[in-house]
Amino acid sequence: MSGEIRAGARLPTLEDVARVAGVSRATVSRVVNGIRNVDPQLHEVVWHAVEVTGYVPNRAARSLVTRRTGTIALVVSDNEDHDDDPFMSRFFADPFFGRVVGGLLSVLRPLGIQLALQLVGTQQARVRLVGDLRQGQADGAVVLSLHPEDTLPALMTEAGLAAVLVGRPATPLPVSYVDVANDAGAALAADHLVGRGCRQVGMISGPVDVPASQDRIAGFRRAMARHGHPYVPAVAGNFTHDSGEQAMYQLHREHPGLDGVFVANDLMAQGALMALREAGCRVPDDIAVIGFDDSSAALAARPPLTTIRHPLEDMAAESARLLLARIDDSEQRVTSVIFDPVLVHRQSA
Amino acid sequence: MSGEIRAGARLPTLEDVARVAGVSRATVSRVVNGIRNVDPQLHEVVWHAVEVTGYVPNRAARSLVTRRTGTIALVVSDNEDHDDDPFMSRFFADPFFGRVVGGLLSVLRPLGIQLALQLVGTQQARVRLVGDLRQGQADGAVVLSLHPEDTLPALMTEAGLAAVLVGRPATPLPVSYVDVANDAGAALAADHLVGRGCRQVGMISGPVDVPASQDRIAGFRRAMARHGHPYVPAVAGNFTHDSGEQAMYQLHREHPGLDGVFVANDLMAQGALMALREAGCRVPDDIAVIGFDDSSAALAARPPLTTIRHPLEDMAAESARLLLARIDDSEQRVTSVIFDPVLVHRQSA
DNA sequence: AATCGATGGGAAAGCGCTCTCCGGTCGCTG
DNA sequence: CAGCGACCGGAGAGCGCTTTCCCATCGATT
Repeated sequence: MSGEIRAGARLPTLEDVARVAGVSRATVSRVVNGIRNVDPQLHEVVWHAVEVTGYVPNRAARSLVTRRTGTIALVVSDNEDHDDDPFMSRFFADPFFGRVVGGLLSVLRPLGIQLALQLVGTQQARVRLVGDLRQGQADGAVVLSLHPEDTLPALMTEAGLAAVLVGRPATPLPVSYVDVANDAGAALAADHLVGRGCRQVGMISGPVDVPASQDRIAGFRRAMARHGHPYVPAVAGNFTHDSGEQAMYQLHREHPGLDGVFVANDLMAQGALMALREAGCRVPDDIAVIGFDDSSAALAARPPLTTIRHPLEDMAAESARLLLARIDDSEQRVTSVIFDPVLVHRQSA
Repeated sequence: MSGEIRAGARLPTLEDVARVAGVSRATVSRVVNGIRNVDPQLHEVVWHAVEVTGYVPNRAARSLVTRRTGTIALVVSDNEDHDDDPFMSRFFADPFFGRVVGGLLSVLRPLGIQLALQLVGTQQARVRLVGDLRQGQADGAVVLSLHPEDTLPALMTEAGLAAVLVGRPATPLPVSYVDVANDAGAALAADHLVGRGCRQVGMISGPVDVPASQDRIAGFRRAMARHGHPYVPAVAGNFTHDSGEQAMYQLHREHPGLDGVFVANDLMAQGALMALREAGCRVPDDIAVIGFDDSSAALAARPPLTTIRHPLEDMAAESARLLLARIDDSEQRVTSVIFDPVLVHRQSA
């Protein structure tokens, strides 16, 4: 760590290291990249020269020749609406985003791989992104598609880009993705509710056009039917706190006898809890509530939410691994990894 | 948009465009970069050739010669603890992170500037980061320092790197930063509480070693003193929901007569609200509660929190602008932009 | 002892781009 | 009409790195 250089001075290059070590650029390059058999003694001399000079490889020069950037992109593909005003997108204020970043970084950082953030809203931006990516802006992309009709995943596969989606695409596509078994998770919730003796169970679902939401609905219905409850009253929300509150009011009004409800995410469940308290219902005594995600909202809720854990960090980490494998070997076949959800028992159900 | 190229084919370079347009590389480069006066007619021919070939500039090659990457780094400097396990850092699950990203992107994206994420935990990682940055991994960095004794800001200024901090550094440093006027915000809270008639006011503060927290404490105390309340009972939390709940229990136990409380962030305030409900206190009738941040927690709370709005997105956007200015002109003098907080009146106070 | 194979390391050719230099054309002035 | 300057566009030199190609060296084999 003796490589202290004055700010502003020209930075050391391979050439400089080579001169100090008394070898050629090629040799230094080999040593730095740990390639081939280099005489152990030279090896040491070179490393020493690297330290003395404070050499750090120039990424641009390297990627110019290797055609690799050592960067992967995290692409958030949102709707056009907020295109000029990304932070209007509530998405960034949602812990979801940070959890994905954290999971990705846990794999990427130890490997020295950069994570570059991309946000696309318009079709034009999507096309441009694909161009940039093809030109080597990044070696691959992890895509967070927030909209069921998003064209980005298709664009990317057509362009032959290395990509992995977080969350199953709305339309089948030859692309790897990671997801949680939403249906199985919902079934877990159904089993639990029935298991604790609920006789009249309702559901607050997410938007009916997003795949994850559809799976939760289907999974829950199927499981309830299996338990002898072919009919499950349901109201759809949009995954926000408020929509959960409203949906609960409606559900309670229309079905006052409900003694159990499955809410498709924790945020809505938290809202539902508030509606229930307002309505004078005790949770879980009068009505049991079960959420989905095991987000921080689950802990903040009163009573703390029994919920289905969504292993987002693990999923993101796995998506990074899949992507890396695909980048290393473009023949890598399309694979999807589906994570098992588990029920986290707290006090609301 | 006629530039459809088969995946896998060699990508078009300046050379290709030049050939198609019948000009030299240099001219194409000028046109693409919008430099100098190029004959308008040629200009058009070149652009046409660009479209025909589907040319996209190669970032690596460009930055190799310009010594600019068109990337800025968002560095999250956390404590050593979670170094191998970034997502253990609760930070990513906090909307704070996403809000900063959103604000940054609102400035960077229209300019076509990349945002690269960096997370450093150990001293070693910090030193390496500085090396990478000097070597041109990014043109500058926006630094989120999560720990009061963080050495990163100092390391960066010593290395002469372009950096802007989000949040005032714990020790004075010749570096630009953006922040919110924490003391003024706390004073706003004090004024409001006193204004609505509270006679006995307490405070739940953040950790006493972080600057933002200190400012809120000092600002609140000063304002209360001005209003004739030299003594303000206080309990410190750590900005989490739970710590707010615990602190409220303690405060209420030790000072049952309290009719107003300022809580240093919304998350803790939400916790405090729950403690209060548990204790049978009505908010705001028995005791008024005011938070800080105006985060989503403020809206999710019941009653909705009166709080001090922390313009995080605007601050992040400004930090990007400051950084960009500094990158364009390294003589740019150190400037700090302090944002005025405003009180958002809801129902808790 | 001569030949062969293996192996380590140097020379040099680019990767795709920018930008300085310089030559060639104009239009304009005296 | 000669001469000067302004301006446009081409040639080409790198930016710092990897990697192929090749030569030299050395130990082993016949």
